[in-house]
Amino acid sequence: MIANTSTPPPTTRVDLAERPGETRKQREVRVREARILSVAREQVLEGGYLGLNMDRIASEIEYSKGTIYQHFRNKEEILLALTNDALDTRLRMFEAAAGHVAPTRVRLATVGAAAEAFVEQFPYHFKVEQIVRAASIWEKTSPERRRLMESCERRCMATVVRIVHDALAAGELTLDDRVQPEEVVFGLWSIYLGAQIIAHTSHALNEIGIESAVSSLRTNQSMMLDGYRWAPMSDDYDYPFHMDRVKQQCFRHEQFAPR
Amino acid sequence: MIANTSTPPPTTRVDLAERPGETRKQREVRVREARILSVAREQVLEGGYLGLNMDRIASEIEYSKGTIYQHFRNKEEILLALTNDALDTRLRMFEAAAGHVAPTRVRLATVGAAAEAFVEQFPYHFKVEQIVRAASIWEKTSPERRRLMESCERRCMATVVRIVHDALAAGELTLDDRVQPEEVVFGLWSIYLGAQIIAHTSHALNEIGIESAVSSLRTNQSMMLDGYRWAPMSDDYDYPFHMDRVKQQCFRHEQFAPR
DNA sequence: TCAAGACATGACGAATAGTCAGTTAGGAGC
DNA sequence: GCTCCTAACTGACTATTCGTCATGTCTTGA
Repeated sequence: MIANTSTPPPTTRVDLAERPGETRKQREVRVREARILSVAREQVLEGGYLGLNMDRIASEIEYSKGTIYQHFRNKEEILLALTNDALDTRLRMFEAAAGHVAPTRVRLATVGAAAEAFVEQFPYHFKVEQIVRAASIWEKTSPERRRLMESCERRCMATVVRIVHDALAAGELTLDDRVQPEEVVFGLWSIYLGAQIIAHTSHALNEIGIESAVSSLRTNQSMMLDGYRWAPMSDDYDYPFHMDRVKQQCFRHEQFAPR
Repeated sequence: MIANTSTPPPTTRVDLAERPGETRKQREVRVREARILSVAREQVLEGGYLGLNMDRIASEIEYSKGTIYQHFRNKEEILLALTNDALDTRLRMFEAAAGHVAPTRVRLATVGAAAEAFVEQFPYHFKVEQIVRAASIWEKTSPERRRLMESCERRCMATVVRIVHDALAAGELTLDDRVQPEEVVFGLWSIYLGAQIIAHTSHALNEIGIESAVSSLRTNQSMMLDGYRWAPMSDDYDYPFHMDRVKQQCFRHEQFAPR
């Protein structure tokens, strides 16, 4: 961030439209930051962490390297900014999904559809998130950005936890005393994350015997919720059909794209 | 690999014990390779991909850098060798687990215990695997090592697929026509991988509301298998107790350590 | 003992992250 | 329209580190 232009906290959601009461300078800064991230995202998508090259970013946005370092303290900050964009995008998709009026398990399936749509529409987001999780880049980044990321993660979790609570209240789900609502969400999170990572990183998935990772994921997730006896059970409701429809109707457009 | 000493294919399982019919030279090479990997593993554990430093490896094993490059074509090959060790270790643990004589779902729980023991005993293995999955290092590595890795993954999968087939044969599990045995394994793999990644990379897990990731993972995995109606159901068998016992009795010692 | 090949060495080239002294541009004051 | 001033921009430079290769050293067999 430029030090003396009193920018808002480092969210990287940058709106390119004019903003009232903003100097030309401030707008330039905002737009340039967006361009840096846009170029960076492409590079990461192509070549991962090593593909992200400060000199190349500089030449592509036609500013000098020093200018980039006025926006981001180092390479890792750029990665974390990209990750924050990703998490923010997903959070908005989840919140839109969770707001649908339907039985709790159907709402949950809608969130599942959002999760599917997220990786399909924004594969670079997913990839960046993986890189940040694996590489030891946390130490080099600013606490503000880290906190932003954690808060995003917590809110994402909370969105789903709320559905579990609603299900308990509605009597559509009953939990053993020893099992917390958060643990159910942990299970869903695990299975989605794991399946998507395998699908993206395991070479020759169909050699292993998996034709469609998405459909397998749906089956397994359904089996888990059936195990919890969350009504309506998968025999009584066509969740795959619902998910396909929701994905087409609500998550089709790029309305959730970060910029 | 040293080019002209006709070493076996590049498995990195190096046994330090004397081998019959081996020249002193060959043994030196073998031992040195093991030391390189051992030092490398520590560095990766400390600082991830960026923590792995060829010069530092050289100084620590007290050989020159050029010598390291006679063993491994580049940095990525070292990482992949470490990953192969990891996968190999896990495979041996899985095969030991799957061989136990018990009802199929209990055998599966034993494999689950092996998976838990693996990450607990060899956290560096797990970390290295994550790094290799996330970073784009595949292009730089030799096809032999990649094939070795894929074969390890396939055999790991096959070990569990076999249990599903046995369950079907024994009538302890019935699958819908549209669901393949491999898909069940994909579900288990997903949930374990996802949960372990979250547990290792999500800062402040208990802030999110998860006290014990292991116990939550067990619950969710059990719910999934209950959803499949794989007998004996979790109400009729104390799987957590079994897993704890197996972990203590069979996977306690470092008998599966790679070297 | 010596020749020849195998192996080890570390200085070097190349790539790239991050810095900073110097330059530029644009707004304020007159 | 001129001058001054400062924020912002620039790119040459340093530091780090991967990977190479010409050179040196050791081993082996005759």
